Amino acid sequence: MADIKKAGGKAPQTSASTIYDVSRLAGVSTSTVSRSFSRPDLISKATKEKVFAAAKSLNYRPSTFAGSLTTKRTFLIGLLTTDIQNPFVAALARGVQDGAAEQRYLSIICSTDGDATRELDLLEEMLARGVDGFILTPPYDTPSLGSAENLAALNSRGVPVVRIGRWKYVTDGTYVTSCTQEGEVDAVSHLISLGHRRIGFLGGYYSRGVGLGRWQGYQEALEIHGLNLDMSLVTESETTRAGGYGAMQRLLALAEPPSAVVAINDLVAVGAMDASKERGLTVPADLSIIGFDDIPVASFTTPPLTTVAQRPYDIGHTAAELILSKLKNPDTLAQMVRLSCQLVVRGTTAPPSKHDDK
Amino acid sequence: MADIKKAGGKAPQTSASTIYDVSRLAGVSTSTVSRSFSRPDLISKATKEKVFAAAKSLNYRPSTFAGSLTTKRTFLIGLLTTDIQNPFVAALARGVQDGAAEQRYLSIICSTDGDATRELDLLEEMLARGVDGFILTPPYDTPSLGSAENLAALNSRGVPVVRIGRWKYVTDGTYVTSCTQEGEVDAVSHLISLGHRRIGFLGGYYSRGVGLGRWQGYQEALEIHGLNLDMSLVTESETTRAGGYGAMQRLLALAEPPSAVVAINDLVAVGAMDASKERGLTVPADLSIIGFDDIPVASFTTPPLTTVAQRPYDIGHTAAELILSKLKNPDTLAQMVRLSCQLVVRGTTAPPSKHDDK
DNA sequence: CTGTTAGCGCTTTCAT
DNA sequence: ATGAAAGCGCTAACAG
Repeated sequence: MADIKKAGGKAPQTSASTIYDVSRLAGVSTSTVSRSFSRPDLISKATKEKVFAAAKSLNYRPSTFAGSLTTKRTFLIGLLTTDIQNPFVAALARGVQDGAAEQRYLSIICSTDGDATRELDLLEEMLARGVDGFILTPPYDTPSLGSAENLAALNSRGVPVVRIGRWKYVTDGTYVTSCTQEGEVDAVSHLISLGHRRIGFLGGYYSRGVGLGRWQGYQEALEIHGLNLDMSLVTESETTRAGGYGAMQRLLALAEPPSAVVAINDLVAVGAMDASKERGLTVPADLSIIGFDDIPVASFTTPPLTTVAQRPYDIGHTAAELILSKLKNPDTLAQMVRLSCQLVVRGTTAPPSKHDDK
Repeated sequence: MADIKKAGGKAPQTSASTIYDVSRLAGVSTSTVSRSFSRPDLISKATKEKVFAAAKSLNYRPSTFAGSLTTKRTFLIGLLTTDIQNPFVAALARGVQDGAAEQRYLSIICSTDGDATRELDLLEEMLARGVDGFILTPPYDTPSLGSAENLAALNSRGVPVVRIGRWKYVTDGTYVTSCTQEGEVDAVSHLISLGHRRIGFLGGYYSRGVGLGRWQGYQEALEIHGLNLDMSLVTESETTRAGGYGAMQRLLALAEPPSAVVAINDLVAVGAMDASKERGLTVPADLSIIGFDDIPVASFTTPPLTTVAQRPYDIGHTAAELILSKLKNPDTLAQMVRLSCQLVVRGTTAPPSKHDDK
C-alpha cells in the first residue's frame, strides 16, 4: 500500500533561546526585554535597539504560550465543527482563520461529525490547551453540546462562545446565522414571477434545525403571492443526492406534478435533476429547480444550478470578530448577527412550459 | 448588510480551579494529583479515588498548556496549507486531525494562499504557540518556505517537520506524497487499451512542481505501449476550468486532433468538456477525457468524469503519524511515504469513434 | 507510593 | 525608563 524508503539525515537539536539569554546579552533585565516586545512605547529607543539586536543575533522570539500562564491568554480560539471537508464548513473555517489572524489569533479546528461524545472530549482538549474562546457550529439538533447546561458550563469558566446558525435547544447568547428564510422567499418569489404556480418543496426533514428557515420562507412566499400551501407538493427526504432523487420521483408521480421545486440544499437539487432527466424531462424547460447553499458543485451541473448562496466565509469572519470583541470586553452584551443570502440565478430556472401554465 | 440585535445575558466568570485546590481538598501533594492524571499506575487506588473525587467536585481538569512549560510539549501540531477551502487540502486536514487525535494531539491549521511572507509569519506564530511539529503542504515552487534554509532553521530548533508532496527546492527529509506518476500511467494505459492512439496532455505548466509526476507518467505510458510522444498534442494552461477550456480549444483546432486527452487536474478536465461540447462533440463518443484528483465535482459533471483519485485523507493521516513518531523518537530516520493513486472510471472515457481509429 | 523542592519562560506589580 | 522579585499551573527529579 505505502512503500517506504529511507532518505537522509536528522536534526541538530539546538534549543531555542529564552528571554534570559537576550537580557544577558543586551545587559538589561528580563522585564525590559519583555516590554520591548509587548509595550515598545515604554522603552527608550536606545535600549530597544540593544534588545532587538541581541534578540536578532540569538534568533529569539518571545514564546506566546509561556506568557499565557501569566496573562491567561493563549491567542488561540477553538472552532468545533462537524466536518472540515464540508465545503460550507471549510469556507467558514477560512473566514475564522482570517478574522482571527487580523489580531494575531490562531485557531484550532476540530471535526466531530456531530458525535456528542467527541464534541465534549474535543471541547475539553481545547480547553486544556487554553483556548481563549470558542466558535461552535451546528447542527446541534441533539441536546448534547447544544444543551444549555454545557454552554452554561463554558460560560461559568469564563470562556466566551459564539454559535453559528440557529440552534434548537439554545436561543440566547451570541450567534451569527444566515437569513435563510428571506433567501428562500426570494427563491420562491423568483419562480412565481417566472409564472410558476405549482411549486414543490423538497425538504430534508424541514421541520428540524437548519431547514426551518427555508420551510418558513417557502410558506411565506406562497402567502405573499396569494398561493395556497399544497401539502401534496411538500416532501421530506435525506439531505443527500439520493434523497433528492427519491423525493423528486414521488412528486413526479403525482397526477398533477409541480412545474418547479425548491430543494433544501444543492445536493437534494442535484438528485432532483437526476430524477427529472431519468423521467425524460428537460430542466429547466419542463421543470425548474432551485437549490440552497451554492456549494462548488452547483456551477458544474448541466445546466448549472440556480441556488441561494449563503456566505459561510463572512459568517466565520464575523464569528471571529465577535469572539475577539468579547475577549476585549467580556461585558459585551450578547448579540445575534444575521447575514443576508443571495439568489444566484443560473440555468435551472425558466418559465413553465405551456401545458403547465394555468 | 448585517443587522444586529441584542439578545440576553452575560457570563458569571468563575475562574477554573487549579491543581492546588485539588491537592488541598484531597489532602495530598500536588505531585500526587499530577500523577493521578498523567501516571495513574503510580498511585494507590485509595489515593486516586480521593483525588478524582476532589477533582470532580471542583470540576478540575489539568491544563495541558501549563504543563507544557515544563514538559516542552503542547500536544499541538501545526498544519501550514495554501487554503483549507481547497477540497484536497480539507480532506488532508481532516486526515491530520484524525491521526493527531488518536494520540490526543490537536492541530492548528493556517491558510497562506502560498504567500511567502504569510507562510513565515504564520510559521513563527505557530512556533510561538509552542507547536510540537509541523506539517507543510505544497506547492512551494518558490524558494520561500520551501527553501532548505528555512527548513534547516526549523530543524535546528528541534521542531520536526513532515512535508506533503514533492518539493522543488528540497529533496531530503520526511515527506509523504502520491504516486501520481503511476496514476497517470494507469490513466493513459486505460485510454490506450480502449483503442486510443492520439492522446493529448492538457498540462498546467507540467514542467513545474506538482504536475511533474503526471507529465512523466504520461510519457512513460506512451513509451510502454510503443507510442511516440507528439509534442503537438501537449499543451500548457492555467490549472483552472478556463485554462482547460482554452487548451482544449487549441488541441481541437489541430488538423488531426487527439481522440482522447488527460488533464492535469479535474478543473482543467471540466474546461476541456466545455470546449468539446461547444465544438459539437459528444464526450466520450467523440472525445475521451480523464482528469486528476477526483474532487467532489468530478461525480457531478455530465457525464461524470473519469479521473485519477489521490488519497488526501490518507496522506494527511500518514503525515500526522509520521510527526507523532518523530516526536516519540527524534532519532527516527527521515522517510518518504508514497501513497497509491487510483483510476476511477466513470463516464468520460470510451473507445474512439470509427474515423479516429487507425 | 508520596511529598519536597525547584523551576519551565514570561509577565507584572512595585520600587527606584 | 528600568530593575527586582514573585508567581502563573504544572511537572520532575530526588528523597523518603
